[in-house]
Amino acid sequence: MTSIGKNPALDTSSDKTSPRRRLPPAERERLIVEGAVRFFSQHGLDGQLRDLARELGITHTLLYHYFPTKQALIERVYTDLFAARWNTEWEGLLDDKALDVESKLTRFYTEYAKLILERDWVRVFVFSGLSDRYITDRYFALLGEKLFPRLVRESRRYLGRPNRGKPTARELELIMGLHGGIFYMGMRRWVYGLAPFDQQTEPFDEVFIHDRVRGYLRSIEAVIAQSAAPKNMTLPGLSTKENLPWPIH
Amino acid sequence: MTSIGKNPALDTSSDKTSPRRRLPPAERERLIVEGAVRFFSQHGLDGQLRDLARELGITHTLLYHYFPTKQALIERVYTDLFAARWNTEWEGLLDDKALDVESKLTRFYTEYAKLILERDWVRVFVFSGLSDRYITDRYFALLGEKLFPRLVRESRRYLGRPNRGKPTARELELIMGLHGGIFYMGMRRWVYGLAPFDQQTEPFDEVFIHDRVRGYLRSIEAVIAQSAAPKNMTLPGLSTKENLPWPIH
DNA sequence: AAGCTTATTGACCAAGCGTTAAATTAGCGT
DNA sequence: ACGCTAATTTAACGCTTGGTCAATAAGCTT
Repeated sequence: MTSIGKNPALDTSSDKTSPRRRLPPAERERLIVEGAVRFFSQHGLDGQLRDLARELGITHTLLYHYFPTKQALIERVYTDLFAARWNTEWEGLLDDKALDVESKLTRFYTEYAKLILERDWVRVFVFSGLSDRYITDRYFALLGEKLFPRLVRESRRYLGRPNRGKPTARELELIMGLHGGIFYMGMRRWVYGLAPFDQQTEPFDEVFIHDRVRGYLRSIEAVIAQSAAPKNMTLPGLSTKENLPWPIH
Repeated sequence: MTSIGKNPALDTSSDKTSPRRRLPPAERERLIVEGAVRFFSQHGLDGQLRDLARELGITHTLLYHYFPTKQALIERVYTDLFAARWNTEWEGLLDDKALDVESKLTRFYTEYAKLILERDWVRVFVFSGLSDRYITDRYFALLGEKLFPRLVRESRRYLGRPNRGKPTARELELIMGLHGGIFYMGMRRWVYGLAPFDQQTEPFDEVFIHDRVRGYLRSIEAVIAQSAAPKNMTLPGLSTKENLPWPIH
């Protein structure tokens, strides 16, 4: 069909004796962005453009032909990695009144984990958190709007309680325990390098996700439903109801 | 007593009109290391020595008078932040047969959290994980030897089971859910900046730790004791018993 | 008050950075 | 086969970096 078919330079990084290869701009741009995602997730957003170009088999000045500045390239990486990857169908799944809580939470986090336990996703996310938080701020704003309120509602439904009033600091802490515990699986793999596994296999185990969800539901039964908390618990800083870490509607 | 008493340059960073201040070497070295911990935890281990020196109110060449190379300074930071901060008394606490499991786990993690939820600790730890893992590898080796086997044993004791055989992947996953959930509190505060609180107040709430421990114990009751797992669960990669993420004795 | 040790600094270097501009040349239409 | 467009490279600039070294001066001893 197109000229790509007979283009000999489709292998991402071929022999170094390869002379100047002239690719259609869309194709080259795609290669650059894909390479940049891998590269920045490996070396952080401070990685050097000359190194990225070397991995791509091009000169670093060619990058400036496609992206006017380094920041523009990073913005593009952000967009491709994090924008439009929140599946709105998940909201429908969590809102489905016909499903029991344990099933829907397990199904959601099983799907969600496929996204957030990905190597590039985890590392770029943490890199961003450590630097300017450009990604993480926007992303937690998204979760605070789309996800956490639904988790609060479903948790209350599971306990047979009405979904009334702002979530307490305790409810949020327990939810973050579930969410963080799952994200921590990605941290162990892609930041600490503790869980070596073949990249070809499924990057996580659904059984573990199910265990986490069940464990969470038993947790809130034990902690919130039975309400066995000491009376005069102090809630400094984080816990002041006026100063919640994310907006709740 | 010493000359420090009348030394006018004890305030960490005073007016910029200050001329050359001549400090006793031990004092200057202490200031440098303390400043380096703060600086590297903020800007990462790739932070520029000139910026660090500016924060310290000295020139960057003076750093080379105390540390022959940048890596030597980083090594010193590693040592001060992570070495000899594991309290061996914690092992005795976890081994105490007179204490019930819930109490000892809560007491341990309450103490432990004071260490690992510290700002500099969390950030340098994650920075290291993202780069060369120099710290994290050594630290998880420590935990795999001193902590995790004890958590496995206490968890089995809680369930009334004998402490026999290697921990299963499932047991370890649940333990990492507890451990990661607590560490995630530090991530939220010091990486994502989601939990603003006054640095003067206690950096965490013991009640939340207690909730996490209780939740974990209810989790393993629900997941392991009742053994409600599907029969043909697959354990790819991470879960192969020969390839555990840390050594277990 | 003088002298001396050494903590501290200013000037400097080679390498590497992001970025710009001009020179090449690959591969298409004709 | 030819020529032209533009994808790609070569060359270069200004700036910053980690690191070196000789010059300076702070504060102790006498």
